[in-house]
Amino acid sequence: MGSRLEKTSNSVRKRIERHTFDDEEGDEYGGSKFGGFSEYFRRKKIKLQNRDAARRVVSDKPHIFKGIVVHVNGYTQPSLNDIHDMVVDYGGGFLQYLDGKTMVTHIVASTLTPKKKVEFRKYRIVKPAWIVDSVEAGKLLPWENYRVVDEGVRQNLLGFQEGQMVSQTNRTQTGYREQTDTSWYSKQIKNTADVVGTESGLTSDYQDPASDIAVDTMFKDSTLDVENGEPSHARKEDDQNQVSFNYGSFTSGDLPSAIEEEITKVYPDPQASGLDIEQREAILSEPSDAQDRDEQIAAVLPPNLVLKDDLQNFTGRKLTAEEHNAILLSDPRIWRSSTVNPGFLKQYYEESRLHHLSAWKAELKSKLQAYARELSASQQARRKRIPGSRKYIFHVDFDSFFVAVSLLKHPELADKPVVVAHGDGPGSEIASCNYPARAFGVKNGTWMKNALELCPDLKTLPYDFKAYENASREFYAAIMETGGVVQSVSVDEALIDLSNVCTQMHAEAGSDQTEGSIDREEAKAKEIANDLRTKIKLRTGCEVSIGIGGNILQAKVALRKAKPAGQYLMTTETLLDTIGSLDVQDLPGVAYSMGAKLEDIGIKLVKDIREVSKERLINALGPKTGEKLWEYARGIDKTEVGDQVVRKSVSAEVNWGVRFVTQEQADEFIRCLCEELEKRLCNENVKGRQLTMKIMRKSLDSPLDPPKFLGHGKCEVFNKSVVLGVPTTDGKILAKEALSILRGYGISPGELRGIGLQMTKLEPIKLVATDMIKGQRSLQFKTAPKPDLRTNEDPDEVDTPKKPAKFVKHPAASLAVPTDDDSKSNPLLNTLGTQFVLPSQTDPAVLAELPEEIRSKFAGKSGLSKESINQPKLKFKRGSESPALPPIESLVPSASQIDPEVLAALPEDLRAEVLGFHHKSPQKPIKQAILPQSPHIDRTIKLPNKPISTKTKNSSLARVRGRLKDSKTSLKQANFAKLNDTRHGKDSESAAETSHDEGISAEFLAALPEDIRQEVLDQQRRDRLKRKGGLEMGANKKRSKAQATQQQRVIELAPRPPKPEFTSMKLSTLPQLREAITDWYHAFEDEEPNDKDVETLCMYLRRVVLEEQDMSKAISVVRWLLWTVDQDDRPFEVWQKAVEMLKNAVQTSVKERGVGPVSFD
DNA sequence: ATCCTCCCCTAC
DNA sequence: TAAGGTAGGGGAGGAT
Ligand SMILES: Nc1ccn([C@H]2C[C@H](O)[C@@H](COP(=O)(O)OP(=O)(O)OP(=O)(O)O)O2)c(=O)n1
Ligand SMILES: [Mg+2]
Repeated sequence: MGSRLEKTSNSVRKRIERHTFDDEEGDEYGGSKFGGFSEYFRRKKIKLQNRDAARRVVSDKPHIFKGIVVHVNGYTQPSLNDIHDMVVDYGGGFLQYLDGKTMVTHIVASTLTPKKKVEFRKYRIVKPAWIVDSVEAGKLLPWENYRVVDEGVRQNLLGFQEGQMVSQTNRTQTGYREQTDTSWYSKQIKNTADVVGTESGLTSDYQDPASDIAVDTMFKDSTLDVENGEPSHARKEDDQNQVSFNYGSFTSGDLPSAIEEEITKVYPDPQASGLDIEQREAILSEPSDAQDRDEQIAAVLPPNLVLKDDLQNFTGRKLTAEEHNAILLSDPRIWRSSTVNPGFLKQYYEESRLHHLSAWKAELKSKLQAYARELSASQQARRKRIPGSRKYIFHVDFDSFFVAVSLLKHPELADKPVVVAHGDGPGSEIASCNYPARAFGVKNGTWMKNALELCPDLKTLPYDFKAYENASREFYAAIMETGGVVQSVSVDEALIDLSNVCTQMHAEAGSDQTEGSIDREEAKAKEIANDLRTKIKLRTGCEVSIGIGGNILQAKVALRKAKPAGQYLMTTETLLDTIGSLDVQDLPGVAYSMGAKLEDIGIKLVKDIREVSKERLINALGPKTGEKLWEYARGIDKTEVGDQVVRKSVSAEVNWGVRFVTQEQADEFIRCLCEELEKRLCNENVKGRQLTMKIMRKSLDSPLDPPKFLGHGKCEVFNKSVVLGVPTTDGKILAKEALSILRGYGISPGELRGIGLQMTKLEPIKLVATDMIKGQRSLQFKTAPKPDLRTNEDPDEVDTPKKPAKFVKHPAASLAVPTDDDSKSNPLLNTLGTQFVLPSQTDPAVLAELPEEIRSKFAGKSGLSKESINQPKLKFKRGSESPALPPIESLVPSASQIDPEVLAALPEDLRAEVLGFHHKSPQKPIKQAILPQSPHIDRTIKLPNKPISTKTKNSSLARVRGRLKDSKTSLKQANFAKLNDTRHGKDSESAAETSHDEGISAEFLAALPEDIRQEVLDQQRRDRLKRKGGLEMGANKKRSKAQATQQQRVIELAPRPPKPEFTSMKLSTLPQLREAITDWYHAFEDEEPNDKDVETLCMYLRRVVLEEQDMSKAISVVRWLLWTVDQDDRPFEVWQKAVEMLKNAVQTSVKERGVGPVSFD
């Protein structure tokens, strides 16, 4: 460290941090929720610092970074781009994403957060100054001097993180999920409680958990202990949390079995831990009967153990997530609000504003599109515009919609700061705030706590969804009456293309397109707008504003100026100035993340975009985005109002109120969600062929009670998709798949925080002829029949698959758990119980023999010779066979050692392939294509649904290599087409003809200032050339020199020698297995196996356990692994930990089958 | 090149 | 207390 630059950056960073927490980053919406806290950081830093310091050297540099591959994490002092340039210029490699495979030699990060610590623990994490200083020194400086140690979050971690394994957290660059709560809500905490904030980096002098625990404490205080009148409980628990943090998610796995047994006593039977449906309903229907209810609820908790500390004292440890939830849910009000309530979904969706918004939007879209379709069917081609004529697009939008409507019933508050929210509690989200409230800085989406700080006098009104619907109905009715082409944007917002109406009067007036005609058109437009506003105001009592422009973008920008309660017509004269002085984030599609990227390249205002070449934009943002922004900056937007689009997905998700005690509760909830999804599919008249499940699991370092009441808090998100053999709507089938997926992750039910299900690859359902009615002129909030049913002949019998057979055919079936109740196991053991997802019926006698058997086997070949250690690494052939890939979420030290995201990404096909199933025929009856699945077993025996390509089994290495090769995908300069091309060779008039429906109109071009116009024309010419040239020249030739160099370098970068792939090993016998692992393991030489490697091993082990059902082999492997740890003098911490976890997992799995604990000693 | 999958991001 | 949903655009990387 110590470079000037770095010092600067430090101080800058600190300033930023201080700044951050003191004031801005005002609301959840922009600041954390969607943008992500790190984005915020990044842009702040970048702003203040000089890219200049990291000025890029262009000429031929020494390859000082040869062999180095860096990944930049979070927002860094020299920006990501600059670091990238430097590294690449000086011969290093750059990896855009970290995917758990180790290609990266170093991670560059300025700031660290707790979260990713685990994830990056085995990387070398260095400060950006390492790069900068090395470049300045002209040689590679020792990275050790640049460890991210003295700043950022956890120094003390380094104490036990020696060698090359520096374990830290960085800010990830993306994803609100991670950042949302961490960043965001620690800030909240700091403000409300006398607790030190987390992310400021100031944090605890201890380690991550400490600060999180502080957070935990606070919320416990508010949600539990305060109510209990036992504030001390939380403290105790927190302390314990702190102590035990490092064991993260393996909790019970780490427990001595004695304790586990104790726990088992506490929860003798998971069934007993939850109320059955009837009980719940009883509670629901008779909330007043406290006596009954309490009795029933008592069933949730062990007798005499109602308080948290009781349970803690009893068990002598911190509570599990399940226990925590059990206590939480023992409050009937909370129980009712959470997902364990059978009536949850209905209630939730009734109250969720975001759900309403989405539902309304979909409905409106559907109706309007149906209407448009009908219209164009009857009177064809009426939408043709006169070539070269001006366009008039209206963007109409209610002012503070929810508040405005809700205020109708509280007119006395109209000029006070008012918001609409569910309540006044700190975590209540403000759906809408009126303009007086905005004056205080309140925004839509702000949490109440923050809003109240900004404006203590804030008045809160309740939602009135029905009224919003009615207002919207009137709104759209009025809009339809304008006679324009209408496109719904949302319930309170629509686009109208009134070009025809506005220009039509030319004919009548008998004039052509002269100066005067423009005035008349604009006058007409203003008049229409005025009428429309008046009409809507009359009909709804609420104000709308209208922006008018020559395209959608302009209309939107105009709308900004129009608000509130006004209208604004954007003229070509004012356009560029107006739009140019906007912040980039005011452009549609640009929010926090894009804004940060733009700031990276020095762009803050829209006009700044004009200073940057399109190539640079495309380079930084991607082809589409780059081009779009380039155009936006010049007022160009080719999108047309009223384009027809086909729905591509149907989904349902819930990320609030998700709290489970038992697996069965979670399963039941998922079944409900599947039912809901089925309804939605049917409403849309579609079937889906692919199901994607989204699972949010509490982050390991996040408190059991997040800041928001029943919110999801900071989470890990897993997505997994399954392609079904046959499209379906059947909720039962979906449930089966979903449960299967969930089970595969082995997530402890108490840690679930969100569940989502999405169907894609939609196909229309054959419609009965009578269903094809539509086209009411007035838009009712009532579902319209489905659009196009383009064929789908089909034997429809596959449609609704019969109930699955009760039996399973796969060999493994005999091992399956007989019932469909997979909550038989103790909930507290669930984490582990699902790890290996073993049938519980395995012959105990056999298992009992295991230890000995192992011993003998193991004894036979015990140990490794040094020779074998030094053996040349095996090259495992890729593509021969893939291992089973059951998610091993809980098997592994979870996030701490294995990147769950990677797991989530593993295609299920692989698993099937390994099992030896090969896809037969996709059109197989579903009964065969999708086996009935009992919760525990079926997952591993499911038939593949589609052909499995060998490509799928790409190895981690292949992926990394491919990525390097591919990186910088070229400027696939646009397929946008002919319009620009054609236009140019011709005179503007004919050009306009060809471009009337998509391109930049000649009229518009002509109106641009000369310099801008020239620029547009030049760019079009360049695009054209590029496209043409692309066919003849290599892609590189089209690139700027710097870019070409970059790419070249990246391509040239030689990846480290490949590691053998454990995944492709065949190991039917124990010696083979051991040997394979040996080779694999020792291929690492001085480098510790990384998460991915360990994961691979875990998967293999799982396979042994799950599929081969060979516990003895598994145990043997574990014993051997332990031995390697013992023998190996290399300080492989990750490895050690992983082995430890594996041991626990195997142990649990064995025990789960009724066999006593296994000794590995 | 072009496709597909798996995300992230954005909007309301 | 509180109701943090949902669809589509598009980028990165890999397969074809
Ligand atoms: N984070 C958000 C954003 C919006 N909405 C809802 C409430 C808003 O009233 C409605 C319309 O959103 P707008 O973006 O149009 O915001 P408003 O209409 O409230 O204000 P304005 O349009 O005047 O900016 O959508 C919400 O629930 N949550
Ligand atoms: Mg509005």
